[in-house]
Amino acid sequence: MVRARAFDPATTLSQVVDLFSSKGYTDTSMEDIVQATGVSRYGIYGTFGNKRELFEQALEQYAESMGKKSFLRLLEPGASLQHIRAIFQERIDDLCGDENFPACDREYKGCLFVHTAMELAPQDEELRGVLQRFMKRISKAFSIGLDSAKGRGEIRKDVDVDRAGQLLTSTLFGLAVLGRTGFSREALHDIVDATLEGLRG
Amino acid sequence: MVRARAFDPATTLSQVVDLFSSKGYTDTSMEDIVQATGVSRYGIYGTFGNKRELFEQALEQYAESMGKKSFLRLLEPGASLQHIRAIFQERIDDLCGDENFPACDREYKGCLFVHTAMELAPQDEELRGVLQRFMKRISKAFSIGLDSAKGRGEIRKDVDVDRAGQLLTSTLFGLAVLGRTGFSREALHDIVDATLEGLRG
DNA sequence: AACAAAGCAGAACGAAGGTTCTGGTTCTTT
DNA sequence: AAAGAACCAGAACCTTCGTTCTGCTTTGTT
Repeated sequence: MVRARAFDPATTLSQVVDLFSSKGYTDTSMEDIVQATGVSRYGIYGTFGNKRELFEQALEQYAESMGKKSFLRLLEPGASLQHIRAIFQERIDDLCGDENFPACDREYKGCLFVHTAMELAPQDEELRGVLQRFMKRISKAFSIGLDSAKGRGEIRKDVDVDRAGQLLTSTLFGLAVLGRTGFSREALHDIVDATLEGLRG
Repeated sequence: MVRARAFDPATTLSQVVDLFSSKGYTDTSMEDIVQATGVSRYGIYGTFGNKRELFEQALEQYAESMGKKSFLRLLEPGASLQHIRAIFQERIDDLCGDENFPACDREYKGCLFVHTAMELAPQDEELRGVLQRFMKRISKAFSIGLDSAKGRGEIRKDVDVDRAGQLLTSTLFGLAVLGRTGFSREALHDIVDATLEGLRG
C-alpha cells in the first residue's frame, strides 16, 4: 500500500444510504453517487464493487444503524409502550425530514426497505432473503418489547405479541408509503396512535 | 377516419396497469409495453401520449377498478366488518397471485399506489396530488364502513372511525410491501386479523 | 378503381446509464 | 532520489431507453 484512500468508506456508505433512501435503486445513478460523495468511480468500484453490491452494503448499514438507533432499547429489560412509541416518533422524524424547511422544498426521504421490496426483491433472490431476515428481526424486536409492555400492564393480556409485532412492522412500512405521498406528521402520528390504541388494555 | 384501431384502448390499458403494477414505472420500458400489449409504438403514443401520461391513466384505471371491485360495498347501508375483511382478502389474493403456481415462479404483483409513492410522488406534484386524493378516498370509505360496523356493534364504541380508517389504509400499503418481499398469505392474514382485533369490542 | 387519412412495424436518434480504461498524480518505501 | 503501487479525474464503450421518423399497408369514401 503506497497511497492512502482520500475518503472514509464508512461515511461514504452513509451518504450512499441517504441517496438510495431518497431515490431508490434505479433512479440513483453512479454519477449521482460520485457527485454526492465526492469519491471517484475508481474509489467506489474498488471499495464497494458494482452498483448492486454497493446497494447491498448500503442496505445492511441502513438496517444496522436503524437497529442500533431504534430497536436495541426494546431488548433491554423494562421496555415499555413508550419505547415502542419512541421508535415510531423517530421513524416519522426520519421520513418527514426537517420541518424547518417548507414542504415543497424538503427532500422526501424514503425507507430503504420499502424501496428494496418494490424495486429489487422480486427479481433478486438474495436481496429478498436479506430483506426478509431484517423484517423478521424487526417483528421479533417489537414482540419482545410488547411482551415486556404486557408485563407492565400496558397492553391487553389477550394480545398475541408475535402477531402484534408483525402488525407494528407492517405499520412501519405503511407510514413510509404515506409519508412519501406527502401526508403530514400529524396524520402519521394519528395512525400510530390508532394502532397502539388497539393494543392497550 | 379511414382505418380503425386494431386494439381496444381499455384492454390495452389494463395490460399496462398489470405491467406497471409488477415492475413499477422506471423498470417498465416502452418496449415492454409494446411487447406485452402487442400494440405498436404508434398506437401507444397516439392513444395515450408519452410514458408519463400513460402511467397517469393507468393509475387512474387502477384506482377506479379497485374502488369498484372492493370499496363500493362499504358505502351501501348495512356494511359490516365482514365487508372490510373481504377487502383485505381480495387485496391479499391480488398481491400474492395465483397460489397454484410455486412461489419461485409466481410473478410478484405489486401495488401501483406504492410504486407511485416511492418512485414518482416526491418529484411529480401532480401525481402526488392524485395519489393523495385516492388515499383519502380509501380512508373515507373505510371510515364509512367502520361507522356502519360500529352501529352493528362489531367494533368498540370509542373507536375514532376517521383515524381507524387511516390506519386501515396504512395497513393496506404495509401488506403490499410485505407481500412483495415474499411473506406468505397466512402471515398477511395474521396482520389483518391483528389489526381488526384492535378495533373489536 | 383511385385517393388519402390513419394505421402499423421497425429503423433511427439523442440522451443517459453502468462499467472499464487511460494517462497522470500522489506518497510510502528502498 | 528513484521506484512503483494505488489513487484520482474523466474519457471511452456499449447498452438501454424514450421518442420520433420513415416507408409501407389498410380501408372507407369518391
